[in-house]
Amino acid sequence: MSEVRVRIAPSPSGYLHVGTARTALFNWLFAKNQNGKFILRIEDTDSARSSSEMISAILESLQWLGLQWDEQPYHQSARLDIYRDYSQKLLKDNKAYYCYCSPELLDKKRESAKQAKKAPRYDRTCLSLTEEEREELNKKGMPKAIRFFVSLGKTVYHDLVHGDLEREHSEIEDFIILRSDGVATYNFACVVDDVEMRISHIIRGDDHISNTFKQILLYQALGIEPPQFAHLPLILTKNRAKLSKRFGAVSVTEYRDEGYLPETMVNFLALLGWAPGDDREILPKKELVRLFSLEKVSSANPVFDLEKLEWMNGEYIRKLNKEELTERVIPFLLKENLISSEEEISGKREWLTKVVWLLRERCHKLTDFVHLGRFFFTDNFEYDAEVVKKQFTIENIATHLQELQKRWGELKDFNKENLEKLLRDFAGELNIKPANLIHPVRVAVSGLSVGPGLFEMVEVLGREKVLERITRAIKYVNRLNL
RNA sequence: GCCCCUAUCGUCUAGUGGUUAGGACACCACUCUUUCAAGGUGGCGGCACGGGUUCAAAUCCCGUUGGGGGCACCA
Repeated sequence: MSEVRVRIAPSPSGYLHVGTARTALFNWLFAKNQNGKFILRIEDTDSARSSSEMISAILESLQWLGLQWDEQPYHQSARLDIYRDYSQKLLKDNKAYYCYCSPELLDKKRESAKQAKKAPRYDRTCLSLTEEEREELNKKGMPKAIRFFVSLGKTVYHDLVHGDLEREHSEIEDFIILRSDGVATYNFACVVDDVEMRISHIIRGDDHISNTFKQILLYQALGIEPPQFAHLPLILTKNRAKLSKRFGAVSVTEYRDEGYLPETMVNFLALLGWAPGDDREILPKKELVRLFSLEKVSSANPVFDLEKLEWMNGEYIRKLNKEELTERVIPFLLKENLISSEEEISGKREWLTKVVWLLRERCHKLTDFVHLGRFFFTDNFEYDAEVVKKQFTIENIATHLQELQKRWGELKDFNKENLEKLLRDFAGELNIKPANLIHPVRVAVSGLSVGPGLFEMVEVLGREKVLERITRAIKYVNRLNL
């Protein structure tokens, strides 16, 4: 059996879309599973809509996901001559012909066909041009495109996801393969490249099913056996609409910036339209590679479920060890200016690790560490209004805080065991529930009603900060009572 | 308008003629507990509809409906 070669062919008109990312992943998984090659091809023939910034952003996203491509990336913009050569061959073999119709005229015809509720197909005006007529038009310098001649018949192919698919050629118009500016159109460049790059399996979105028939006709016209095709159903939003900006994040970079881990994205995307067959869902990349097969790809459109993605990210966050997790949280703290520079971190590394570890069970995204853990890094936080109402209005709370502050201040070892024992003893003396001290102190030191266990939190925060913050809270309570 | 794809809990899915239709997310309850999480236990909830084929249909066939995609000198 010949070598498995697949490709991902993004067009650099935007960031890497999650849909494209999933297609890339399925290609990559298939390649790895089959011991094949994963090729990257940039489809930038539309120079107006392509940019080099987007190209590097896309490469970066693919690498972030760990979808490393084999061989050098190919750029279609550098291969325009190849497409022209191929188009000449089709012309010579009478499989294609020059078309002098202007885009404006074609638009008009399409429009009136639509009005007449008829299928908008090219009327083959230029197919019947005589040699002399063509000479005449050429002499006048009329721009000409090249159209592929679609013969009568029917094309059938076996899709690896959808099974046998067929299409009448009467449904396909003579499509343009080379624009009048000499640049190949998508369908043509795609086929030429897939031929040249010896692509064995084309795995792409469902939206290309109708292109597949055109492309198979091109393969046949070139006398080349077409590759295998597998079309993946498109990802939808929860309203079963196309994944668009309105839905929220659509590019991989946005998920990265929100604090999703690449391993989460890979696992989650893999499960969108594919399942291993058993009940496992948390699957490391290695397992995905081992288990992946196109036969198991579902043929119906999956919905992108953000809640499940969050859950899964939490699972992956909790899989990381102290050091790894801290490493990943640091960029987010830096971005929010909660820690200053790499140098300063290195001194605080041990403390930082403790903070991260305290928060980790409550975090689903790396950005959660910033929001839930803010008070560890700065005094600049407000008390949650609702909680103030409840906790700072407890009877004699200012007095209690004062006494607790005094006792905690005199503690020899400021550790969680001592802190807890002291607080509970004090509550006993006062004959109140420990919770009636614990919660107000929580608000005092963090401003929040939620968070890690109070005593470990206070220990990590340190004596100085804690006493300071209790003072601040007492003042606040006294002001409340005025 | 024409062509194509598609249909199991709200969502992701397992299931390939005979299952009490399984799992996960979400949701609810209970539990643990200083809060919130995390964890544990339990629960709610599904074969779109109508015809066939068959002893037997979620599973095969046809239609309807719903959803998605495509019909460019975009990719």
